[in-house]
Amino acid sequence: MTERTADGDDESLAETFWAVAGRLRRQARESLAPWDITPSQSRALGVLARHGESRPGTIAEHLRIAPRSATEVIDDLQARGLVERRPDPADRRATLVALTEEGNRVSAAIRAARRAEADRFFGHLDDADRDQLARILRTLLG
Amino acid sequence: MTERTADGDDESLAETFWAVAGRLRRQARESLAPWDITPSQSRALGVLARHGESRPGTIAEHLRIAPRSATEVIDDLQARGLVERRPDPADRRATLVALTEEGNRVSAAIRAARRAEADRFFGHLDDADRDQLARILRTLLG
DNA sequence: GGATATTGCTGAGGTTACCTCATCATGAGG
DNA sequence: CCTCATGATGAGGTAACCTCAGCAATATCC
Repeated sequence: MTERTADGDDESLAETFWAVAGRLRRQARESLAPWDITPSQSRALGVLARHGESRPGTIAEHLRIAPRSATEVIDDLQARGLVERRPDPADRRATLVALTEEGNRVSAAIRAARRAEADRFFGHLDDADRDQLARILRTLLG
Repeated sequence: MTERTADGDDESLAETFWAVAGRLRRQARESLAPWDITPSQSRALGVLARHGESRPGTIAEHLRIAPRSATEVIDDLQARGLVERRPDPADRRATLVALTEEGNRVSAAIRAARRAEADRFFGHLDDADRDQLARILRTLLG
């Protein structure tokens, strides 16, 4: 970078990365609009769909956010009737969060929409590039 | 569960992408801490360093954000004495934003820090992967 | 030479998605 | 029990966006 980046605008890999992130964010928000669900809420739904009922702290770990932030997302999902909280029988400090009937339905619908969205977004890439990208991103996550 | 997403957590390319974005954001914020500058402010400084004095609207375009949002970033930079606004002699509606002396210095220092940050972050990749990533991301931007 | 539309910026106010810190209950270990 | 760690949450904050409305200046059209 800095070098001879003659290309108009995006000087570094990081810049380019952020430009892509912005696009993805916009598109994700748009594709979730029908359910009035934000991207982060849908990510939490995904965690629940994949791992079954979980404690807020665990969900936070999966989402790589602070526990307090998970509480917030769960609040929102609960307000929309998509998840419910119940006491953890194994530990009375803890709470278990589970998808409701409706949560399951919406979660499935969203999964389909997200796949469509991803196809639309990453669909400009051929299979090889898509694989490369996935591999490289995973490398970055260490 | 639900499917056969055997890979611990990140089910889709998009998920992986966001996980990486989160890391990058954290690291960027951290590496800019010495100057008390936020990532978006530093991006704006970068635009000014690269393109010279510009109107807010132009800066917004470069940053791919709404004009109103650029105003805000510029306000912050001005409050820190890194840029100054002056009337555009060519159009009395418009304003020109330019780096101050201090802005130039800080901008240069930050450029170095960002390079270090990017090296640290993307340094886990070999050259080939870095090129691949850059190319693929640019493809996504269309 | 107006009347009208357009453009450039910014005030007001909102949202998302995070964060930290303090608090409170519970659980675990000496 | 007494202390310390842990799980969740209230309170309050931040960055980085957004839209909408308004004002001034320019451009356009008759």
